[in-house]
Amino acid sequence: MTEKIRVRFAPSPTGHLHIGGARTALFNYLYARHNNGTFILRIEDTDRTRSTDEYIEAIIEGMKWLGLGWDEGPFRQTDRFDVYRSYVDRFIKEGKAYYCYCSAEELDERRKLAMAMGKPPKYDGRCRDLKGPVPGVTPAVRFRMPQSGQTIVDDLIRGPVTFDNAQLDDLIILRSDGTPTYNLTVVVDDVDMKITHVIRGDDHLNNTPKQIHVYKALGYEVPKFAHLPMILGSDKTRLSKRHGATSVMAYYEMGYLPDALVNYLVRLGWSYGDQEVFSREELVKYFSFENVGKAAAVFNPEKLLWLNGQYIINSPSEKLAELVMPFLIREKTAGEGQDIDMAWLSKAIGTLKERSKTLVELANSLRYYIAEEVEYNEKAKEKFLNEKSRGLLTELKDGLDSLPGFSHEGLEKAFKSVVEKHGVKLKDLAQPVRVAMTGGTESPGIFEVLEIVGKEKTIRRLEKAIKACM
RNA sequence: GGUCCCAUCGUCUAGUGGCCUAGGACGUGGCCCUCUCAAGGCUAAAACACGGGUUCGAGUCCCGUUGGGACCGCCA
Repeated sequence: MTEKIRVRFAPSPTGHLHIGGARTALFNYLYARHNNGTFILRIEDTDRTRSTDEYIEAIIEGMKWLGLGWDEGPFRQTDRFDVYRSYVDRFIKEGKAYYCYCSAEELDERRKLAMAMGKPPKYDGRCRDLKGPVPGVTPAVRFRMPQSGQTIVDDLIRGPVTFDNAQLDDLIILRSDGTPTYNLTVVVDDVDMKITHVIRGDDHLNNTPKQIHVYKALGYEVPKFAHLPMILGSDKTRLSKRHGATSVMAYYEMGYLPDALVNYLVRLGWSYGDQEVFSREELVKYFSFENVGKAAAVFNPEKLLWLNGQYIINSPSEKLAELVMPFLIREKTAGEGQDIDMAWLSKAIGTLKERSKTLVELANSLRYYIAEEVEYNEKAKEKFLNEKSRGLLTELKDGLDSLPGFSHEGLEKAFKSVVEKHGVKLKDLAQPVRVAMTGGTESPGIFEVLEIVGKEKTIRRLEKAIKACM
């Protein structure tokens, strides 16, 4: 047996868990589960000016909602500053790092100048071989990169990628304020946490050769790397707010099911033949980097919406009844403390499942089942509640009134008798009734609607509709 | 600008040298089903970026061009 696989998701808490981060987390999760490995959550909060506890909570909330459970952590890098400091001291002693007295402003200026002159904006290494300290300046610490030779990143998705060491920049590993930077902490932590596979976004590929040298300086074996292709917006630029919702929890708010989002996200870059819909078990079973593509993918909200509809259709109505409750209240379909019979609600949802792409839609459609009265859509009212339908509705109402029960069968008979007597088609009666019952022209089968609304409310709504006929 | 990555329908993708007359899915159009709307079924339009090689044979391998993206921070 080879060593146990250990992977990590390492977000920085400078924002909510977004679509791209969630996909990275998902691939880490799937890889760990597939291999019976360990999935670690690590918060990279070394940038103290931008990291907040609120965002840490938000990221955790998003992970939990998506059902991406981790095995160790969450660890916070701010809890480990002394560890990083000791490695910096060691590097300096060993000559692997040095103090840099250049100010951020100077560096910035030189970088801009180099860019303007069409030169690579690389640190010029002027503090590399400084003999003594510069008085009155608190230095940062830079890591000494090799100046010649090549570094090969052997990527699980892209294969070997070669970089010339000559273009590697001496990284700052300790800021002048004494805090460590990402390029140091990420390596130290991956070593300390015995990470075997670093699975992250494509945007980190160019940093990888530099990090490899830090691993080597530490005297550790470098982990395996897998750089995932980016997720793009519709205009093929990096996904951002401009393209619509990017925060994972925004999809909760919009009534998406976590499993649908996960299913959508996994298919951005990964495939398994022609299969589109996967259970969590299938995902874990089938996941492999062999089937991960190299090209960036455009986020397509329409397909996500379709998938969500599929997940709603295939969810048990009882489960949907639980899930829809907060939306019922938010959409004011039901009152805060309103007592709703869950068995009845499940039955109602059963008729609406295949017509709802989100829980928000479902909650809104439920309105005509739950509310006391319905409001008519003006156009629908004009078209179907008229002189002609008044007679039909009146007759139907009488027929239903005298019905012993209110079963689907009885209802169908009552409708049939009216329809036959007047020599009209079922739709000539069904549509006016539909408007009377729901206020609009679209709904589940009319017999189902009546059955769920119940006799008493049905009669009342018919009476109101008859009065509205003109 | 430098470095690195990428390139099949509008979008997500199958394709690992002959099974490709390039398949599936979303979306779009049509038809069927039908009390409306959906769901479902059938169906249509829709792609190998371009140019060179290699090979008996190239979407698949190589090179170049073009196009897109990422990185080049005392951010991560």
